[in-house]
Order: sequence, then structure tokens, then C-alpha cells
Amino acid sequence: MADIRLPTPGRPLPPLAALRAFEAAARHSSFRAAAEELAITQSAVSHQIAGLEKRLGTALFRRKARRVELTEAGSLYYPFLRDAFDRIALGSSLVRRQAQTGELMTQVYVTVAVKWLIPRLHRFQTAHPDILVRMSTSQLDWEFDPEIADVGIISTRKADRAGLHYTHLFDARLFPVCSPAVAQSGTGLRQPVELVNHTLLQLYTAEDDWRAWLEAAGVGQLVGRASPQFDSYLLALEAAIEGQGIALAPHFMVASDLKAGRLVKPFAVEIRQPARWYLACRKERRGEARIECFRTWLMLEIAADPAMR
Amino acid sequence: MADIRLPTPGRPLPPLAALRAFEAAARHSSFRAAAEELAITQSAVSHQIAGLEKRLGTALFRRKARRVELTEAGSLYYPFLRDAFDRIALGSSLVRRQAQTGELMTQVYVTVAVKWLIPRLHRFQTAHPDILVRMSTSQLDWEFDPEIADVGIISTRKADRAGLHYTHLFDARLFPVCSPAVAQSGTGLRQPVELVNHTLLQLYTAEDDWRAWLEAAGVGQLVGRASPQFDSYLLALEAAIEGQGIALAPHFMVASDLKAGRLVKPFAVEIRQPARWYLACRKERRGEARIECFRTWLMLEIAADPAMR
DNA sequence: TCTATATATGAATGGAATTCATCTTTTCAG
DNA sequence: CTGAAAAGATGAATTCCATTCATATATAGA
Repeated sequence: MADIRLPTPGRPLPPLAALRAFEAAARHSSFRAAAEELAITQSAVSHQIAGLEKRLGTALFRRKARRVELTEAGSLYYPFLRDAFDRIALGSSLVRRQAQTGELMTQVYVTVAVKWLIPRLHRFQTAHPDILVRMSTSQLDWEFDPEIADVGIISTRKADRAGLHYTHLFDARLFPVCSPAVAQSGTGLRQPVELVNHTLLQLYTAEDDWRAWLEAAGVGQLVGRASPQFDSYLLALEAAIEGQGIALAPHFMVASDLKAGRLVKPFAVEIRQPARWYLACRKERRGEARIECFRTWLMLEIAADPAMR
Repeated sequence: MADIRLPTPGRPLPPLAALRAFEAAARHSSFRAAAEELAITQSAVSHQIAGLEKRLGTALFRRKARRVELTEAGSLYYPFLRDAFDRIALGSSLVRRQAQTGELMTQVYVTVAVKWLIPRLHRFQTAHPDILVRMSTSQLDWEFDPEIADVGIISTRKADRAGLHYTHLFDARLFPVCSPAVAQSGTGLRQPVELVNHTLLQLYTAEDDWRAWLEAAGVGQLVGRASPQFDSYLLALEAAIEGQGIALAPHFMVASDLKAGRLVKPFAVEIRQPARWYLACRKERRGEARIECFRTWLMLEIAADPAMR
């Protein structure tokens, strides 16, 4: 039951603070320099070393006029402490590095991956070369699966699954987009009411979005032409780019296509996407270095991206 | 000016307390056992390790039902910390031992050495075999010389020499002693006034002692027969034992001779020796292990010796 | 002798480490 | 299946130790 171990049972070690002060003071041959290195006052170093000397029952330094020098006892002690702190420092940095090394499996909707994340990912890889980001792209309605992925960028109305930690990322704005050709066809597309002559591209998983937007645009009764329903925004947007109709999509998913002129935004009316966007991970894995790196980076990218406002 | 040193400049190490907790917990595979070893609560260990994990950005333990086990990161970390603490412990114990090893030069009046210290010294040597006590026996009037000795057992009226630290040891009682033969010679020696027919053995350095005692005994005007003056109590007592007269000595110097019957105490009257007895050492050397060992042992011996009361 | 620099020291302070009290989870016995 | 025991987690309160502050002391150099 009891741990009968000679070298380590209940070894009462001197306080670390004092040992660190001693190590630094010995290295610098100066209390003042040691204090500076440790970002404490000279007084603290003096107190700590005095306490250590009292505890060990021997002087560790000879106080000379403008410096201190190790006594015999101090010279004996110093190498042990130096080595010990070197090991602690080395071990700590290895663990820290290891924690930041390896893969980070992210679960992302395919459209988010293609339209937003992948174009930015090189910056993350540059900043964190030790973290290999892998992506599992799911369809829009998939739930985050912590068995598969370390983190998930998900859109949901209630971020309350037990055991998961959610970081709110942003709220998306929804508005219709179409190809420039479609916007100019016929009499053009100037009023929401003119949508009646167009195909509204729909998603399985967001069937209410169009209804909500038409409502907000003041044409709630309007029913557009039937359209195939798509699995993902990606496909709906592809169809829109090819002029097959008008898609309703979150701003951040179409920002690049708008900028490139592949798509245009015919109306000013926007609605908030009812589901909010989160970064999810297992509760107990919050704090893991790779996850924190990714989270921090994500937040910065979002803050820097006008399409996220 | 600045210390350009790769391995050690201002390395921010995790708090020692947390590292110790981790090391102990890893060794025991149990927070509870670690807490017990460190004499803190389980709660403290839990807090510390949680903080460490947060700081390192990785879990160090997997919490299993009735125990914890190291994660990969923990397994990587543990050997470093174990080694580091082993070194600190080893270094500390070496320094402590070295501090208690070597000689301790004591400066003692020859009579104190012969009559009191030497008979007890074997007990000190048994308790502290690493400390070799050497003695420099001085005459009664010598002052303590910190250049020569580490400590001095001295008798003085004012313990106030700059740079010296004094520990009060005891106050001595003075009374006359003589050989049994002398005490019984003639009509015997029953009243202090009968001292007039005897030789009063005197010390150079304590000429007033007899006067003070006679005063206290109510025979202040009495002047005994002239006697040679001695260098030390030791010689005066030797003379007394041989029946050459009556000596006035501190109780602790004659306790053994009284017990052995070589001397007797003819009168009950005692006076306090005006000078008090101290253990002296350099102020800045107070706290040194060998000195503290000796001081502590001395105090215990004195407390245990009825002749010191 | 005066100034600059370094360490020592006692008292006061602040904050981190610890405890306390309580909860949650898991195992094991009956 | 229920209850008890054992281990760990957690938030709030507390205690104590490290640190700072203010000041003293000591030495070298001008």
C-alpha cells in the first residue's frame, strides 16, 4: 500500500521561488541582475536567498562589495539547480510543443470549406506549421460529431448539446444572389416582386429561408417558380452562377463570388440567418493547445473579414 | 550588458507547487495519494494539475474511475520532472550535509572544558558524528576571538561587542569549596567567620568574588590569609582538592568534584556570579548548521543539568 | 568626504495557493 | 437496482507566503 521508495517519498524541498532566485543570482553573480531577470525586486531576491541559507544552514554567497560570489556550499548547490531547472524548462517546452503538434480534424460544411475556410487556411498553416488541419466536410444538416472531429464549425439554433462547448463565431446575413446575366435579363431585376418570373434555388435544409426573406422584402405572398432543391449552398450557388436561378445564401459564402463578379446582389434587403454559427468541441477538450490555436485564429480571421459583420 | 544566453535567459516555468503535485500524482496514479504525500488536500492537487494542464494546453491525466493515468503528454513530461526534483533533492541534501560536516572550533575556558564540556562531549559526537569539535582553551580573561573559533563559551558582564551574536546560556552560582579534610580540620568549618584561619584561593581575574561572597555571608570585614593567585579556576580547584585552601567557584565547575567527594561545600551561602555566561559567534554566522547544532545541544545539556540552575 | 551602487532588513501588502463545502461520476456490495 | 463508498471536480472563502516599500548599511570610486 505505502510507497516504499528511497529517493522520493516525502522529500521536503526548499521553495521553488527561492531556488530560482538562487540559480539566477549564482548565474549573474548579482542579486540585482537576478531580480531583473525574474522581474521581481532586489529585495525579494535578498529575502529568498536569506531564507534559503537559513534553511540549509549555510551561507551560499559571500557578499562582496559590488557583487556576490558563491561559497563552497553555493558552488556545490548551483549545478544541481541549474540542471534541474534546465530539465523542467526542456520538459515543459517539449510538452507544450507536442500539444501544438499533430492533426486537428475539423468538421465543416462543404460550402464553408470551399467558400471561406480553405482560401484562408494557408495563413493558419503559416502561423502554426506544426498543426496539420484536416477537414471532414459534411452536408448542411449533419450534427457535429466529436468522435470524428476535434472541432466543428456548425450552424445551429440551440447550442446546448450536453458535453459540448460552443464558441459563438458570428451571425450570418442572408440575401439573394444571381448571375449578372440573370440580373440584367428582360426588364432587369430591380424589385423583389420581379422574382415571380425567376427560379428560386432552394436547399433541403433551409426551406424557410426564402419565405423569411420574401416576407422581409415585403412580398410575403409571392411564390417563385419551382426549383430543384439542393444538398448544399455550394450546389445552389453553382447553379446560380450558371444562371439557373436565384440563390439565397449567407454573405460570407458569396463574398468572393460577388467580388469576382460571378454573382451579383440584386436587392439591398437582408435578413439574419436564424441559426447562429459556432465553433464546437468537447467540453473537456476546451483549452487544448491545438484547439485554442485554431479558435483564436478563427476569431481573428472573422474579426478581420467585413463579410462577417 | 544583457546576458545573451540561449538556454536560460528568462524562462517562464510553471509554478513549482503544480509541478510537484503533478510529479507526485503521476508517481501514485492518484490525486488523493499525492495530496497525502504532500500533506495538502486532494482539492489542492486537483486545482494545481488543472492549472498546469491549462497552462500547457494539454491534458496530462486521463481521469479513470478510481485512478488517473498519464496521457501521452503526461508520460512525456513526467521523467523530466522526476529527474529535476531528484536533482534538487539530492543537491539540497548534499549541501545540508556538507553544512553539518567539518570542524567546529570552540573557544572555552580551560576549566569549563575540563570540568563540564569534555565530560559531555561524547554525547554530542554521537548525535553529530559529522561535526568534529575542536577546542581552543583560553584563560579566564581572554575575549572571544571569532578569527580563531567558530563559537565561544564566554563569561562577561556586557554581551555587546559589535558584530557578535550572544546566546545567554546560564547564570552561575558561586560558593566556597574545600577538601573534606580541610572542612573537618581543627574545630571544623561551620561558620563563615571561621574562614579567617584559612587560605582563600584567589583568581587574578575575579579578585572581587571573595569580597562579594564574604559580604553576602555577613562577614564583609573578614580578610583571609593571603594566597597565591591562580590563572584559572582549574588550578585553584586543584589546590583546594589538595587541601591548600578554600576556593570560590561556580557550581557547575565543581559539581563533579562535590559528587565524587573530592570537594565539599561547607556553607550554604551562594552568590550569583556577576558576569553571565553566553555562547558567542559572529552575527552573520548565526544560523550555520554546525553552529546551530552545537548551540541547540548546549542548551539541552544545560537544561538537563541541575548544576546550571 | 560625497556620490553611486549593491545588499540587508523590518513592516505592510497583495495575491496565489490552499482549504472548505459540495457536487458528480463510477464502482461494488447486497 | 439501489445505496454506499471512493475518487475527482469545482466555486467561494481564507490563509499565508512572497513581494514590495521604505529605509539602512556598506563599499568603491571620484
